[in-house]
Amino acid sequence: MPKPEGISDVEMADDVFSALAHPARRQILLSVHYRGTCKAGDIAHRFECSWPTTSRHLAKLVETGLLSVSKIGRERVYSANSELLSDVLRKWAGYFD
Amino acid sequence: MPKPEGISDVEMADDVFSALAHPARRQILLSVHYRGTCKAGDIAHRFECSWPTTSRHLAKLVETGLLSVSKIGRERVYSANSELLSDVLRKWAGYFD
DNA sequence: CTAGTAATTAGCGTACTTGCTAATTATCGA
DNA sequence: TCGATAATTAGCAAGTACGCTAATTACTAG
Repeated sequence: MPKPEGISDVEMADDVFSALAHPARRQILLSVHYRGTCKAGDIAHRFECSWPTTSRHLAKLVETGLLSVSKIGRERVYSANSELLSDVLRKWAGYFD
Repeated sequence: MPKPEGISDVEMADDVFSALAHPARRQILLSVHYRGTCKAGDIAHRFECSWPTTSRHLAKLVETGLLSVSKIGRERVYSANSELLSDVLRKWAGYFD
């Protein structure tokens, strides 16, 4: 269920566009979306930057609501809330029609 | 003519999403788009932050290609390249369908 | 030419972001 | 229980972003 309650559109835009501002986070989002779900390690190994750095990017994406995470054993499985993201992007695209 | 030659999609995304990351710049873009064109002074007076700060935001938006500017006398008239922006946003929205 | 207006550029301080390595937490397997 | 593995958190250094005021550029008008 994307779009948490009590978050205004303005705050949502701020969070989402801040999250998208970093190329690594855009790539992570694409990667998770296309793979369906993804373990933190899979993501970390696929990227050039260190695992802790990736971990922080993941945390930010979860905070923003663009990723969800569930803990399975000692692994964290991430999945993309793609609908939220595409809704926000299309809504903003619509402002400029 | 939005989308300058020789700029890859990746660079374009970087520029556009960086530009959109700041709330003042999103507001400026909306404001100019809805008004059609806008003088720098009109924009500066409408916002809370100082004119030089707004000026710097405008410069960044021009650099990114999201705004165009033409000099008329001592005034600068800005207009929005809205199609470029909505194209990029919709393209990215499409990646997450 | 001079005073005034439109706007940008210069320069500076603060705050945030992002990268790293080292340390820590939590879990699995033998 | 002990060692290895998955992942995050802590802490720090470097770079970038953004706000301001002061100075500068460029043009208009008298």
